Amino acid sequence: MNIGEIAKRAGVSRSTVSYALSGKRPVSDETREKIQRVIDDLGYRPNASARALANGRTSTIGLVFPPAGDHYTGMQLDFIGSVVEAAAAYDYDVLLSPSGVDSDRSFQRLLGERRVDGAILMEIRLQDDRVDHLIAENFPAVCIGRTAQPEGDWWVGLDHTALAAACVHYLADLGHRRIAFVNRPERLLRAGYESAHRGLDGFTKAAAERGLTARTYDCGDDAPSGQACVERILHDDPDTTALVTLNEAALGGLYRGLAHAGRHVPRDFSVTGVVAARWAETVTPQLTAADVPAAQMGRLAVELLVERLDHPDAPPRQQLLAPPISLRGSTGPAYAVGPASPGSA
Amino acid sequence: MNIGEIAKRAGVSRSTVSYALSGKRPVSDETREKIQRVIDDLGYRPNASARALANGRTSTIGLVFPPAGDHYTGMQLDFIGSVVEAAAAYDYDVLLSPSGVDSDRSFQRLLGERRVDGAILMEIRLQDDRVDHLIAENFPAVCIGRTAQPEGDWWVGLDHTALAAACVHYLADLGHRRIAFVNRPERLLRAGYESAHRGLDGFTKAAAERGLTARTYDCGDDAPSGQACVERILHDDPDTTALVTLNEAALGGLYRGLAHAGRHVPRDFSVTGVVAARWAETVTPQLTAADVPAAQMGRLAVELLVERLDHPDAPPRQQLLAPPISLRGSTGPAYAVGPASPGSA
DNA sequence: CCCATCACGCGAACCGGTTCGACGACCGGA
DNA sequence: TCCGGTCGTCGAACCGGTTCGCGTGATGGG
Repeated sequence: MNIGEIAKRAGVSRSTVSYALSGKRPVSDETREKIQRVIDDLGYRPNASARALANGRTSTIGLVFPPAGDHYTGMQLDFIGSVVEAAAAYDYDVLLSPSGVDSDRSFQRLLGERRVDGAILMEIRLQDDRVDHLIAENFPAVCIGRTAQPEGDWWVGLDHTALAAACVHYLADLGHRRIAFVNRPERLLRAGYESAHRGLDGFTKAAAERGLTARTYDCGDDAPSGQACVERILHDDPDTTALVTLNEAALGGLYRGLAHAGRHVPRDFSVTGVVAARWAETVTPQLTAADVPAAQMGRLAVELLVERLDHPDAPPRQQLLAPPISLRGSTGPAYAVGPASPGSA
Repeated sequence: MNIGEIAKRAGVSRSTVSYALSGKRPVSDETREKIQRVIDDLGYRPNASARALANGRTSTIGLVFPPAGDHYTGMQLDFIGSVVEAAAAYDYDVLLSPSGVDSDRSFQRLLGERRVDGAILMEIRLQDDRVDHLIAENFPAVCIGRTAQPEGDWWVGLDHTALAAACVHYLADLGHRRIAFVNRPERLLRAGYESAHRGLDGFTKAAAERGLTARTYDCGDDAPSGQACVERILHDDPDTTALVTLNEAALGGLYRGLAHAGRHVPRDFSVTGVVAARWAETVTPQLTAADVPAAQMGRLAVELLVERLDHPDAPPRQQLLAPPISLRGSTGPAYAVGPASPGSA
């Protein structure tokens, strides 16, 4: 069922069939209809590999996701879903590539073997050899997140620094003086994950600026780790009255840890952070948080990539998002707790 | 940077390079090393489209996911992740296809245009035209889930009937007499989703068998819907003492609804169901549930598909899983509550 | 009436691999 | 010395599209 077969049955040449389909050259109404009838009869569809070979475009974009491998967070699901849908709207397929265990290998598959026209990278690190590599090759790619030197690159990112700082200021305004930061796992921090680093920076600086007592913690991407993390926090400083987190997978565990410690949210303890709305709403009380607009970011990334593919020489474009904090029920004014606090301020 | 270039620089013919790479015909050590050196120098990788065109295999499998479009649940993420990783182990890439808005179109893209060698389907319906279509075409596919007549097909599935029944029996053994079932959204039920239907069946039959008073509810795939659903349940029958759910996205909302109604889990009210462990652990108290082994199912689906691809005439294989109920903290013995109960039994 | 123009369609080359048949060199045995 | 068989390599055809240059018949203006 190839184009030659169609041509034969329609009594025309292969090239005429091709032109009738692509419209790149005029074809008389009569022949076009004749061809179309044959195509409809046989249910013909042009072979994607042959087309890709001939015109050098695969109509596929690669989605390179976490070197994390073991654990996926809900945010990533939203990214994937929105990227796939946005890509479909532009007639692109999405090829998933785990840069997991053997990141080079799958990278070579995507780029070296020309399986994709362009790529979207998730889970960016401040120093990211994947990004360096792509820039060096001038390969059309868009990052979800940005490296330490993001100037000349294409990306859509979240201003984690500002968002974490906003959370701190919000808590400080409520009167909290002793707060904690619950970050992603140490492994990711060591690897240089940008959200973990920029969030930590924003938190630390804002806390210093407001003269708060602040501690920072790493926490595994799961509920039990979150619970354990709260135990550490309250052990290290029982007077802590609030926490900020980027770790949505640990959120349920954080709440459980607080409940077990007898801290009522938000009466005794406030929780906030940077989390996708869907997940902020699963906990009780619902989390006051800067909502990660994951779906929007995925869509934007595709739009940028399509622009880059259509205009290979276009100047780099970026989108830095900083969603506002959505007020829900997990934060409240700080009250003096325990014997140590009255003396402060 | 194509095979001809390599051949020229190594001073051999294109076919010799091809054989040196594939090993399908003997090549002298000397020539092979010479070729390999050139390849390493230039960083050559064979073009995937050309190769696919020539040998008819794309080394790509399609992952067809939900017509749900708007909402993704955590389970799906686990499926996707495990499928991608398992596929990578067999040297397959994964092409994501949203059978969302326009299921036919993307289906045609995958199969008609020969973008993939085989496919894995998620979110199966009891009557599923996608599956019928694939079977009719004898296209190599494996379903995660099964249709109403699954005999001759390839699939890995979860025994939702048995699992939902096991939850009912477990609750009945604890003394619960009035229970509710929280299903997926009505839209999915109407569409014929197998998990929703088989789960509902198992629940209903087991409840009848045990002589329980049982009500069933549809519930949106999000926390607010879960909360509203609990309100409906307690409004319809305030003496309800337990619920069974398949709806992991609503889980957090179910807990919130119970908390707002003043029901303490598990003292006043037991909750159980069929939910992936990761999500069962995010709520407090952690959910006693049959853990959906999503990662295992994804892996199995890939293994079955690879077998089917390697042996086109192999007889269909299936895997029906029925994980045991993991005891956590969300269930307990039933006590007489409210004025209406004492008369029962 | 003749030639320039145009619309339409054809054939061939090409994209970059794989694979098959053939061929020359070299070997050992008769 | 000649012959048969292996081993290693080559050239050509093929996979199924796209695209370029050209030919042809119809059309119309001078």
